[in-house]
Amino acid sequence: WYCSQCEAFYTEKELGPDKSCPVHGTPVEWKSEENVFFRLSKYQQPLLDWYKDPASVRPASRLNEVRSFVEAGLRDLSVSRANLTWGIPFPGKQGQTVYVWLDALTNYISALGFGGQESGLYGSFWQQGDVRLHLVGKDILRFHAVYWPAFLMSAGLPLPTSVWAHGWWLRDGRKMSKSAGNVVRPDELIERFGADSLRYFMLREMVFGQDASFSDEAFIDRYNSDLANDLGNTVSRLVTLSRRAFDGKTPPIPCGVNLLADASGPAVRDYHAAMKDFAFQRALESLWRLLAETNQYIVTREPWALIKNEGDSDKLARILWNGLEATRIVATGLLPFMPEAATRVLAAIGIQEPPRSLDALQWGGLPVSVAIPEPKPVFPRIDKEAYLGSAEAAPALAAEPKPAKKKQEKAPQQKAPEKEKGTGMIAIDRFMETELKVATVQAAERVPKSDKLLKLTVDVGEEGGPRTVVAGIGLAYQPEDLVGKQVVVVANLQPAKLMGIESQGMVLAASLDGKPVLLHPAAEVPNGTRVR
RNA sequence: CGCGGGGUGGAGCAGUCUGGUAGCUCGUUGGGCUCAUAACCCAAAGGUCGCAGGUUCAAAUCCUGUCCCCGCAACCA
Repeated sequence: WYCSQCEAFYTEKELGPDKSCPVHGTPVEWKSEENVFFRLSKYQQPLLDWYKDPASVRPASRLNEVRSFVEAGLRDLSVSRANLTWGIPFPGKQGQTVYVWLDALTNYISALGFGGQESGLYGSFWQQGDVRLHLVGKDILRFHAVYWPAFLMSAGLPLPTSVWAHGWWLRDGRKMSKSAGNVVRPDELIERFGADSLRYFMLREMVFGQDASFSDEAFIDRYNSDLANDLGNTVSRLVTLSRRAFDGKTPPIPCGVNLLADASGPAVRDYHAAMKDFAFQRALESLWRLLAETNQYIVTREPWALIKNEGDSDKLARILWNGLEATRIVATGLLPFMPEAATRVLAAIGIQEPPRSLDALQWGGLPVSVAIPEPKPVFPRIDKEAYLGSAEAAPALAAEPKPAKKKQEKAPQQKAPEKEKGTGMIAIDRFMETELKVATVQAAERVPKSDKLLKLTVDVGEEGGPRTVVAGIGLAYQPEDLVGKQVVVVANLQPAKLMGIESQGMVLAASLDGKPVLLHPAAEVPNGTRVR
């Protein structure tokens, strides 16, 4: 069955009532067209064999999902459309156009020059590459973990070494959507706090592979405690001490054997292991452990007391060098996460050129007696109260109705409809465009398989007879309680299909935290009475 | 039987695949320090790991059942 508006085919099961399009509600037509099919069914077993490699699809929960999809049986896949005017013509098939996923996925290798002029890229990155990794959102996993490997098998080409599906960012625990008005605008956060701050938050807060939740409060807390307090402040105190004791330079004596050097070994090991496992959260944790040990080290050694008592002694030099060196290792490990901020940290401790390789995580890289600039906060603290308190100051954060910092009680997603610019007022004639009328409910029933939709038959006093109105009030009202009641309906609303039923109007109700409370006239009036 | 995610100290979350002293961040309380961005350090309080059975020497983890929450399908017209 084909809907010309969707330009898509549907199976019998997907159709709405009376053979209508599930999207548009319009009649569909039976159309048969010749398409090219990919014999996906043939690759069921080979795919299942591939999934025996735990690295094939990750994380494991996604592998299970994909496996059970394949085990349920694979149907051959239509990979062309007839009579499409745009797209890539199917080679050798007159009138057929390649359908999206086949050519889209193939981009992974055709972009490397596969099948074209020898550029060498395909050979080195795919054919002989050690790693052929796809990082994809969980919503397009099936295409990458089922269809794409099957295509490759069919072509006799190497499969991906791994397909990694990551999760979604939720907003305050809910899915972001424009209509709910809870979208986070990254550009404004970036402008205010820098891209690196946001990068850090996202990689630190999310368990890679699972969904995670963004909230303003969490972002600010992370920023202040991790970036400002731990990282920025540690750099700041060490640089100040070193400048004071050694004439504006890094300490003159390096040190190979000490507490911090011992601590850096395991931290770097954990870091590497976590990175290999795409556990970015844990990689950052291990760096922060080293940072915490650095602060402990500073406190126990009391370098500020040494400055007072002994001046620039060797002991002092080693202590400060160690602290700075540990910081250097942390900053180096941060380069993949926060390229810009990590570079600034390195510059602050006397390293102008950030290293190109993680070999620099080895203990001992800090140069001695090089000039270091006066410290400026790399991450200035955010005044949380002020930031959350003023909606103006927080344009990036689709603000809660109240500047409530506590538990935002789940405000229903009702946002004020478009206001006129400025005052938010509309002229009377604008209101009069809406035809509100009193009507009596003659019949009411639940819409099958729907939680909250009720199908109402209402008499609006019209000659054409009663209308059908679908209302989303099924959670608050029982159908039998509505029959005989008078309600207010919007009579000149464009009809719409809901669950396959045409709704010819809208019943007015107050919306209290998402719960509807119907409006009734205070006294019985004739059906069709205008409300104004 | 539509599909999926989740329920772990006050808050937010790891840990569950591969069973073995329940961990992290924030917050709270008390103390310390003064180099540093009201920061940093030490200590403490706080958990029957949703519930009920089962397997096991041993269960947050494995099995069975059950309750609750949240997305999507598929909907406030």
